[in-house]
Amino acid sequence: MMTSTARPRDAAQTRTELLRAARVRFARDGYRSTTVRDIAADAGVNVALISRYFDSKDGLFEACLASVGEELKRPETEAPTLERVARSLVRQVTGFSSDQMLLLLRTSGDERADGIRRRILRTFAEKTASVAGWTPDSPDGDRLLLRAEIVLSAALGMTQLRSTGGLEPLSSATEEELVEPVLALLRELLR
Amino acid sequence: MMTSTARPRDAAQTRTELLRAARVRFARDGYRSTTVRDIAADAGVNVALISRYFDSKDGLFEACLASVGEELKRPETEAPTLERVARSLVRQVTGFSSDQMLLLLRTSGDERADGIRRRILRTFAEKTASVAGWTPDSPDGDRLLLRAEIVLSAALGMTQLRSTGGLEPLSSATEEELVEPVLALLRELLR
DNA sequence: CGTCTATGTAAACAGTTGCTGACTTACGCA
DNA sequence: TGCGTAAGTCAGCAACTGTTTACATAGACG
Repeated sequence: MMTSTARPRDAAQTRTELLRAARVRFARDGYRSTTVRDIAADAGVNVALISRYFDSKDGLFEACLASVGEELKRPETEAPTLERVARSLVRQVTGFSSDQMLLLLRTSGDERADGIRRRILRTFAEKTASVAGWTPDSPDGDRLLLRAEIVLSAALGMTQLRSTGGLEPLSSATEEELVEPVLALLRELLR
Repeated sequence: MMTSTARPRDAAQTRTELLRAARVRFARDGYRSTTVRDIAADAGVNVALISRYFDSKDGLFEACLASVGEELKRPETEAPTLERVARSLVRQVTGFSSDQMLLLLRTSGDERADGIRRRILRTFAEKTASVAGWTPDSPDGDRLLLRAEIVLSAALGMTQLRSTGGLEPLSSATEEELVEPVLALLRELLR
């Protein structure tokens, strides 16, 4: 007997489904705790297809990071102000796309994947620093960049503390409740 | 042939050695990536002794968290000021005891261990909030506690970003270089 | 319709992991 | 000195994990 909703064979769709399931698992449970069988089951797909489409578990992880990199690379539609950056950061922390944040903290031990991760973090930090006037060769640029990286640290830390849950009031705080203190933090560090 | 430095049999010493090795490994590599054989080798001890002294890998992890809890519970010798808290936080982030910070972000999936971890985080947050006048039943206490948890998030995030390395200038920043921005952060959020 | 290939499946393999049970050995004590 | 027990060793089991290999089949195309 076939399942009533047997998907037609579609390599692209299968690949996408695997990527989606992997991002969730890797973000939530980390690289080591996630098994390829978990991912395949979530995607409703046979395990062997991971090797076929991504070479290896490491390759799949790398693809996850790359996809995060793409999404984060989208250019801004509006001029970034402190308020907008704060709002955007808080959305990353609280939104369903907090997967992206968590993935940036995960490591597989693979050198290539870790290189990608570092590059994304660097870009993220530079983008954040730029609202305070940072440019690739501004004098005293390291001071601003350091502060931007501290802001990033806070965002990543908040995301992780929220994800493991149970630390109130942070874990249940809404977007609205977080914007105010985060904005205060940005004002202090990036002005 | 015996090794030239055969330690005399000493259960307490062996237990301590295992705990020390486990804290380093769990903090640096996470729970899942660490094998009991790794820990035993680091401690220069037979694997089976982990089961004997800590019941299981989970038991050992739990003991690691508990030991962190003990160390963090030591009462202050001086009245906590913003400056002292900043200095203390930065030392936790940069010092060799950054193990403690990282462990608070690690999870084994075990319910008991996770309960311990949560309790430590909560105590840490309350201690931080108290320098801003927070008490268990102060009016508007949640607002202060939330801000303290954001500070904690920043410290934890910084520790983790530094540990995976490669995000400059944060990764190579000295204690001195970090105190200034962290103090600024505290002033804004906890005053 | 027949065939050929991309897509998907199932089973198994080799390595790893946490844990255990039977064994040996050092050390305190009578 | 001899002995009992705590401390430590050793080999192996059973389950799990990433990956591969051989096989099945849907669907496009002549």
